[in-house]
Amino acid sequence: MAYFLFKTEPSEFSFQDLVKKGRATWDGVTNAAALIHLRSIAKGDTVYIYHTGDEKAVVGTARAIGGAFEDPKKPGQTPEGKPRFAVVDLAPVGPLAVPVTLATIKADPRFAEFALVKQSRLSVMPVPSEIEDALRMLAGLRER
DNA sequence: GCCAACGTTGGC
DNA sequence: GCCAACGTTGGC
Repeated sequence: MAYFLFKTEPSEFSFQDLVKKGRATWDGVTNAAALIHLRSIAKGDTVYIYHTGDEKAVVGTARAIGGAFEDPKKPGQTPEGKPRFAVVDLAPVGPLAVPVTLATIKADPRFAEFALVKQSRLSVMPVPSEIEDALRMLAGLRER
């Protein structure tokens, strides 16, 4: 079971919106590096949701209902004829007991190699298990 | 194929 | 509002 982090601008689509809807297709990812990560998501994987903008914090978790699949609304193709855009269906799991702010993450050496701080503008990234341990601890989550 | 110009993200 | 850190585009 793998872990990921998705960034979202809450004024466009927030974690609370996901909770309200019960499930959502996560689309709109166009960045090549982010798409590579998105395509690696499998059914049952956990996704941490991070709010950009004023909040700048990890606020909740979700689960991948299935694996990544081709975006039915944007059937673009690469020059090699492969699907260009991918999406994934998410269901909310729950809010973090304690939102983990970017400031906290930046101040904690356990996150020094985390893509959230190392790679600017990346909107979908894997969360290595050691980093996930630290994140889950700070978030006050008991189980995986 | 190089790279300058431009666009976007997202923190500050 | 600014701008750093990218990614993308297009002229050559």
